[in-house]
Amino acid sequence: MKEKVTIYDIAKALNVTAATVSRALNNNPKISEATRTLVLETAKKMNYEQNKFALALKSGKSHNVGVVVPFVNRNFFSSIIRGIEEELYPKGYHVIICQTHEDAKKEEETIQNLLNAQVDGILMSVSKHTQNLKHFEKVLKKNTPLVFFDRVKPLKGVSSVTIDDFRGGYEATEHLIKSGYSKIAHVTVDLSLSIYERRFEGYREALKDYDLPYNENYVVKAKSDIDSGEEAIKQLLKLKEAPDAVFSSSDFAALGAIRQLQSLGISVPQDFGVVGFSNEPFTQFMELSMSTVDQAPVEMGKMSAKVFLEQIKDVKVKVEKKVELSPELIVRKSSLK
Amino acid sequence: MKEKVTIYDIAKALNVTAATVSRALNNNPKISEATRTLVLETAKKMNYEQNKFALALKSGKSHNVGVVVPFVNRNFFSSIIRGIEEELYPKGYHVIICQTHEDAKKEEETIQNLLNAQVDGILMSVSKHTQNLKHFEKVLKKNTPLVFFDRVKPLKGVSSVTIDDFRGGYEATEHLIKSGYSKIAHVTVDLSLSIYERRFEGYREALKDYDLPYNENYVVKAKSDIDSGEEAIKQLLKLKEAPDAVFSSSDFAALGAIRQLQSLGISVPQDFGVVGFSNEPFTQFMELSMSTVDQAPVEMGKMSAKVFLEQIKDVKVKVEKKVELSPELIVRKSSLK
DNA sequence: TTGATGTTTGTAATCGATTGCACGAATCTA
DNA sequence: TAGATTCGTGCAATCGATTACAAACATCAA
Repeated sequence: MKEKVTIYDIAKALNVTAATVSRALNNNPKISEATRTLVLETAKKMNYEQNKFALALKSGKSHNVGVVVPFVNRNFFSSIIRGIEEELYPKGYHVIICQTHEDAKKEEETIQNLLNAQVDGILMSVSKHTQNLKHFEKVLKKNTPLVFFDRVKPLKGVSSVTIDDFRGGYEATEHLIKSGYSKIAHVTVDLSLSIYERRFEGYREALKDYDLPYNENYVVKAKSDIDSGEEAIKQLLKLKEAPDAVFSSSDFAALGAIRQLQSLGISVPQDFGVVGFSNEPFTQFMELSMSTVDQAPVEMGKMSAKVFLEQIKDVKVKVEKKVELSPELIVRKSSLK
Repeated sequence: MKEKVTIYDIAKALNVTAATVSRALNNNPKISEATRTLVLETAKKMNYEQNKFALALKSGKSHNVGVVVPFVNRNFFSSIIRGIEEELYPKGYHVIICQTHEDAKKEEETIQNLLNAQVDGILMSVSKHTQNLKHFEKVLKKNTPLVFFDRVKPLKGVSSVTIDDFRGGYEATEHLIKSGYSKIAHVTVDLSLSIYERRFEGYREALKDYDLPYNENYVVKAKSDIDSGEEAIKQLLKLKEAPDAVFSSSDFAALGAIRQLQSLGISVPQDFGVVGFSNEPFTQFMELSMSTVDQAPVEMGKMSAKVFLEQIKDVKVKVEKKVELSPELIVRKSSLK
């Protein structure tokens, strides 16, 4: 029925040029008030809608940003996405979602794809297995703003938004100490990711500050899932001097730990304290609610978006901004003797 | 450093026309094999990348689809998004995410916005408060494929992907009956949304099929949260003849119910059976794991994407496809006497 | 040799919006 | 009143890729 209305149609209807219409629509100061209002009125009357493709072609800007995460249906990441969307939508940007499935190759491919789609920026959390950083350099070479959130890689010219994982690890451990536990173990995940390493460092620092010995055997590497947490606890309990508490860098592993402890008749938190990390929704829904560290993911998403918006402002000034948000220790039942 | 390479640059380098280059790149059959390979090689050598904006302007297709949900960080929706992304990404489509916050106005605005952005299709779940359907008609008038998932509105020309909520409600109730409960209540959410109404109908049908009386007082309206579930159970227990089981259309309300029951010393599942709906992740992580109905959200997302792809294929044939997936009853501890 | 057919490439318009430059008219200054 | 400014608008190029149509050339049959 209705064909698309262009500025040429409006121009024809008013006996002016498309240029005039364009200027009127863009509030160009060198247009008379009279024609401006006239154009605006007829534009409304004719149901004019700006063709974004033409604009994009001319300006080179798509008003889209790419967001790359391992999986979108992980609470942490979907909450970050929520924050990004809420911050960027009012500014006229759309958020394009991509998943890497923790696959380095897919990550490279995705980045290339987003560059092809000429997004105005890329916000992302790197995959676990990303080693090669060439694809990021492509992004920088194209002058496309790049912002890492949570999982970062050291790279000049890239801004990042993280939480203070060191402090998170420190506070979790400190809380266990103050709660009366003294032989505190640590379940870590993947030390090649800096977030887990920093949590580990926080753990060690807390031990040191409270004059507790650091015991290498108390540190177990696991995956971020329940089974792996169960295994980790089994291993820890086999030690001659078994620990009486654990700070886990993963909520899922912590859950596995709790389950295993309970099935062995060890009562949590009386005989064994547990603190997780991430504040996954399930941690508060358990009967024995789990203490954990909240990462403020929505806030992190919003902050990432803000950093992107700043970078977009002055393209010449390449600011490399490093924002570090504060984690929040959430004390629940699993660590309260 | 590197300016953008266009087909004109390639053309100049080879002393041919941009038209020839374009045809070669697009595998147009009316080009000689020799020049085709030549063009492809130099294109690679010069690092040519197609400008999607120009293509979009010419073709009117953006290769973007809009996905609109109430919130992205709700497991059900983020899993659907995951499915959509996984299905569409290999086909060269990008997924644009928008949230409505369950706000009808924001939904209208968002739809308009996506149309402006000239997405090739819109996949969505309507907000709770959507009554007016005008904005959807705009979409149809523009011939943009529209696919509803889960929460649908009756609208000619719109495809939909849902699960068989009736069957879900039926099976949940039937399971409670077969487990030995006989006075089964129902906590519903918002009967203006068809999904909840159908679950309610399934509940009634199961009662009828098993010759159990339908008691109006056994049906309580709640919101989809814990507090509301607690309230609902309190109300039910006040009845002269209190129920001994409940099928809740919401996992969250079911959790509230369980908590309230336990705090009153009523043991689940011995004295009271509970079945939820949605298979939220936390339901399996509780010590007293919750029986629930799985909605296969990732599958739903993939199916929605497939329906969209079919619609895109022949634009002339306006197929209105209604796909109904099967829910899966998941029996856990909360309903096993 | 002629004309028909087929293959390959070029020409130029098109998709809409933006913008530097130029031109005419109106206003101001001296 | 002549000349300088200012203001509003039009002209035309531009952003890259696609494609209908035309043109050039080669090939083949009669």
